Amino acid sequence: MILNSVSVDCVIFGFDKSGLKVLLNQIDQEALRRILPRQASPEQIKQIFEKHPVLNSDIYWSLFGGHVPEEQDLDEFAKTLLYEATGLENVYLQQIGTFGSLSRVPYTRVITIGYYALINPDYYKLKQSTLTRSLQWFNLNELPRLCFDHEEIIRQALLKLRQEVMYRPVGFHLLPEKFTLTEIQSLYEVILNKKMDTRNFRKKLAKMKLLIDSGQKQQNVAHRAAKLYQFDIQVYEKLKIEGLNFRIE
Amino acid sequence: MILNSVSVDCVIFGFDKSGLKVLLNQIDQEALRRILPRQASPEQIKQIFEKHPVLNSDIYWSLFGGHVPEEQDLDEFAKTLLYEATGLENVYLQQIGTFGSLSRVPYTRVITIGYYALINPDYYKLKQSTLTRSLQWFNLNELPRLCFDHEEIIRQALLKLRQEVMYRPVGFHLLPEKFTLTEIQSLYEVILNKKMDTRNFRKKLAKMKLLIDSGQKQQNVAHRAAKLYQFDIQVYEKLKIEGLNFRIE
DNA sequence: GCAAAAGTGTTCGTTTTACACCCATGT
DNA sequence: ACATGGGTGTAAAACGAACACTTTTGC
Repeated sequence: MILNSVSVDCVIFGFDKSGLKVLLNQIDQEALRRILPRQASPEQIKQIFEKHPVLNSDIYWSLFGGHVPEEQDLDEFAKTLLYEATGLENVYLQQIGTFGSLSRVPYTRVITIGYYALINPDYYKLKQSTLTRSLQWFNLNELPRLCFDHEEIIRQALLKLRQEVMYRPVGFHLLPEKFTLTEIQSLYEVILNKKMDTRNFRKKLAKMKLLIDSGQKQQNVAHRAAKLYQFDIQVYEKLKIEGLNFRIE
Repeated sequence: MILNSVSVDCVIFGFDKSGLKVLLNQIDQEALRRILPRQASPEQIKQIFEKHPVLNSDIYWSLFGGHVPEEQDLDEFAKTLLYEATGLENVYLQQIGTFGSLSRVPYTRVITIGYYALINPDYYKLKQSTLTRSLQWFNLNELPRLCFDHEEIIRQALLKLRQEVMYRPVGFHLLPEKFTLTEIQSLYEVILNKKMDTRNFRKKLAKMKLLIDSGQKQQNVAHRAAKLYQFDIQVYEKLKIEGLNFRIE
């Protein structure tokens, strides 16, 4: 049994040099019909399609979501969804908030709980889910047409991520295991949408003592190779609880 | 029609010199029966009571909550609940998060969206709701027995309030229209559970330019009367968006 | 006059900001 | 040798923390 009036939607964030991205799911009309209320008659479905032009265009996209099973914890279900969409486990996952406006889904009443996930680019090679026709990363500035209020959910997810990243060391989940200082800086710049001073940024990082020098360097770059760092899990756990005692801004 | 599997619960915070409080609702077993699933048989209800000893004690308490009507926006419904419980409108109300563990309510599956409200003590004279047998303010350190996971919801509400109060000027909603600097300081001390230095605290406040001197003073106090301040709504709106550019800590 | 809380400045160490040049690597 | 990004220090200003005494009022 599923709870017809409750769904979960996951905003999956990724990061690379071209910026911050979200992973979206292209749905065709058939998939949409599966999302829409099972009690709807063909006539009602026809009306829904007519009233909502986005549903008639050939290509549109959605977050990864689904109705909550009656016999599964909410947070568990969010993890399950993420696993089905990406094949990944142990991903950083946070609740954004709950979206419950009457008109957010046409015709039927569905309250959705939004989550966001941060994906390490080492794992970009995602398994293709059986549930989804096609997966694609979109730059946050170039989102395609999205169904329902999914654009709003992404906007809220980004606001939440911004808050989070300033006070807790979570941004690191978007980086590969070993990364350069320039990569972190660029991550913060993209998320906070703000240029920062390299020397001052590095001083702040150094004070945190969160990073350890892996001893390795970049390979095959057409310039001086940067050192690769990892983060210190003990310090990470401490900072996750205490918060960063300074703001990165 | 209501959504059987979705409820809202409101944590109502108040503040006076004795500290931070929550408004709770005493429920008797009859009221509880109304909360429990309508589809439950008398035999099942008997089992629920046996398994959950708290339900058998004469006195226990709950947050203000209810199942979401199918035809009402979630946020609207939270406001309605608050109005029914307190008679107040235009109260500061924020979503805390959604609680969806399988076992949070015995026997039936209910996901609840938590909200917290900040009440100005000028309005403590609450109208008695028809729905509630009795209302009472409880100090946060002396909470009574609470049903379901309501204690956890209150704990989360407090954490959220702490976050909020450090970076946004929302704490003021807990104060009367005109208040003294000592009252604000004591508000921050109670919420953050931390003593602060009066001179340094006042310097920070002054820098914000959020307060305006009302020209009035306390009356009938057995010591030097303190100035009463109000807050400047224009500056408040600005700070609510930008955040406090410093942390009160 | 005394009890109780209001109100107020300075010093010192730390943090933040602004700013420019040399270094290592691949082509 | 040049293009590309990597890496580093200093000085001035702002901020945060610690700290104690005088003022006003009611009794």
